[in-house]
Amino acid sequence: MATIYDVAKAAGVSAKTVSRVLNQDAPVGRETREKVEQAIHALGYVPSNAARMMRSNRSGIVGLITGAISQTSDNPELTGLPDLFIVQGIQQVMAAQKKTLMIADTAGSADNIPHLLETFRQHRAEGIIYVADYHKQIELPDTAKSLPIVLANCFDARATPAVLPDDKLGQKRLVERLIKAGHHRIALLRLPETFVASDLRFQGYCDAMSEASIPFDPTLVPSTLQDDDPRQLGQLTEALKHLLNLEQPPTVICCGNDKMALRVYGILRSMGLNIPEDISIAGYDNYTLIAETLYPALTTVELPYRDMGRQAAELILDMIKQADHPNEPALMQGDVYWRSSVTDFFTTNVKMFQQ
Amino acid sequence: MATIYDVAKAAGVSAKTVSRVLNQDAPVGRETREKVEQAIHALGYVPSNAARMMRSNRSGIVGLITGAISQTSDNPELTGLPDLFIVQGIQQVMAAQKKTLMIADTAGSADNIPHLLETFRQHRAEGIIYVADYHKQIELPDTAKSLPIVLANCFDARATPAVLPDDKLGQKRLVERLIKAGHHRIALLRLPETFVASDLRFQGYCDAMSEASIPFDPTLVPSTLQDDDPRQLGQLTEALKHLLNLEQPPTVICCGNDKMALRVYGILRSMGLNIPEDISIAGYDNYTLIAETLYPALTTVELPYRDMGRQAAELILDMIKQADHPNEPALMQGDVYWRSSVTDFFTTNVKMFQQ
DNA sequence: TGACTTAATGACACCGATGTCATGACACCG
DNA sequence: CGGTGTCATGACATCGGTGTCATTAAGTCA
Repeated sequence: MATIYDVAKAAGVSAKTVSRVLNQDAPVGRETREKVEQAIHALGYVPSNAARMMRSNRSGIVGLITGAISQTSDNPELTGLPDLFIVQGIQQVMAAQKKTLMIADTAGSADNIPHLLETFRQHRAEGIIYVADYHKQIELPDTAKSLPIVLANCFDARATPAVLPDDKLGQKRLVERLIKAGHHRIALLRLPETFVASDLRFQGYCDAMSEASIPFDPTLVPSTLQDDDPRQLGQLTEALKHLLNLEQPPTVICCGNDKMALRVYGILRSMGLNIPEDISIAGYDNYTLIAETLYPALTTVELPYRDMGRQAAELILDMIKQADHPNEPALMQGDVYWRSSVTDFFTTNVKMFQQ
Repeated sequence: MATIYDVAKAAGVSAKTVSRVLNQDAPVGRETREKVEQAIHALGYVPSNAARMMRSNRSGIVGLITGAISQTSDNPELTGLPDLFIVQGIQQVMAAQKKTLMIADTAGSADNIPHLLETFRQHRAEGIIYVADYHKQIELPDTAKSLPIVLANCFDARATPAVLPDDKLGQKRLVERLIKAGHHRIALLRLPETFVASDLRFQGYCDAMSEASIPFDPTLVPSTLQDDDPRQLGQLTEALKHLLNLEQPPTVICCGNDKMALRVYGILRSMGLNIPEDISIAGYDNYTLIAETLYPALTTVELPYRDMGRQAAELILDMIKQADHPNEPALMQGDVYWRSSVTDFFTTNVKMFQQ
């Protein structure tokens, strides 16, 4: 590999002059510049990041810890990898800022984190972003405190700067939209209680209902499911039967996430029910592979992963520049995606007149 | 940040001795070693990778180029991100070999690749793996030739070492298994012809049929679909109607991938058909989020992404060690996952007797 | 017991960039 | 015409490790 000295010799100038051409930090004569540029091109010279870094003590590297890549069967409930959109958002910002992103993976075990942090320190990473696979509380090892760090899709007890999805607001907006479409009997199939999002979304549901002056009916919110996969199909079937047999059954069922909605589609159809003619279904996550491919397409709420990634990236860059950091987690809003799995009574009526 | 000299001073030894303790490349007295280790711990010293790399000229970095992270709507047909499992496989091998993986993303545009290569060169990456989002032919810029490079899930015209899924064998095995389960009228809904896998799988289908002495019936393989999303639903419906209205309709339909199978579930059910009682469905990819969540669960063929990643990683490490490289792409086999979306006539009969 | 190996350690140069400072050639200004 | 400022360039030290070589003390063998 050619060095700056090789280039200097080939161009008949000093190394420092080559450096100046590369960094454009001091005037260089036109003729000289051209000679140097030719030599660089001829030798295929690329400056060594290592040598640069040594001198400047600035690595331009931001570390990213994730379980996303290796997340497999850790929690079968949510194995969808959509959280990689967070990484995408981060990547976008980093590329724009000419930072290098070094991605390390926990390989499914949090025990690896100290080792990953060690590697980042060796590379003199300037900051670290930790990305969780779903909204949860975590606890980082003490070793993590020496570097600026931002949590994405998770939070800890020490108020480490974090970027989170606004699950409460998202569910609230969805329910508001459902109400606006003429629904009053709105069921909610909650995620298992072990998920932080479960309670937040329940609160959002309650808020929307109470603001619309619809009294809370606990029979519309069956007890939460276990996160045990094989049993859940049976539990789901039970819960659905319960809802359908109510004296006033719901006109729409909000599912804990899109995957659950996919299951619900299957079960309801095996019962001979049509969606949305017999009952409407809504999901959560806007996991497009499911939501857009399902037939009919699924109304759902977006988890604003890309925005969260961008926000986390900007946050860590700020923290690197100035040791300043916010105390409150940033809550990111997701839009409601209205698709054909939910009947809009008003629109439907209009159509009836038209036909 | 503490340096090796700080540690040396604190321990009252020379820097070189500290280096020896770190690398264990020469004997160090027990007492001295302990002093040094204490000093390292007390100062929180972490050696600088940059300085190390400079001296040794070996970065330990392997570059990974992917569109996986930012792959969004480039090709809506296949937006599933499951190719990230390839990255996972690579990561596993690299972590075991203490190599650092530097992931860069094309952000959806191949134009960025030269720039990414430049960055890798700056970091003195020892080799590069290019991961494609689905089995396809690509063409790398000439700049790429100076470094060992391995293609995963793609190939080029220059016989660059590559690791590919064995689509032909996979489809063949699936069809063989279907035949073994008593199916003779086997339909195939091909992927759009623009996909390499479309033709390979068709060949696998033909091979299995001919080896079982079942004559090829072109009416069972409707013309391939366009990859234009909105129209496809209509095309799929057409194709399905065509198949169902045949004099001898198929007993099972092989879909181009699991996503197509998900669509087919929806369409067939809206026609009032039950799976698998009225007709069996098989997919391809073993995209578990769909295959295992669908009701009934989907019989499909695995795309051996993790294995491909591991293979690609081992290949690049070999190439880094010795400039040796294979000429033929490595074809990775995927297993058939037999689930309840396909009737096994023999098993079913047994059950009938049992009941 | 002298020659020779091995353990344990340090001094010093070097990897490849860049910051600092010095130098020479002009141009401009009063 | 001498002083001052800008342009263009190079010499040299430096960042933080490690390879090479030298040195001393202790142990081994013939």
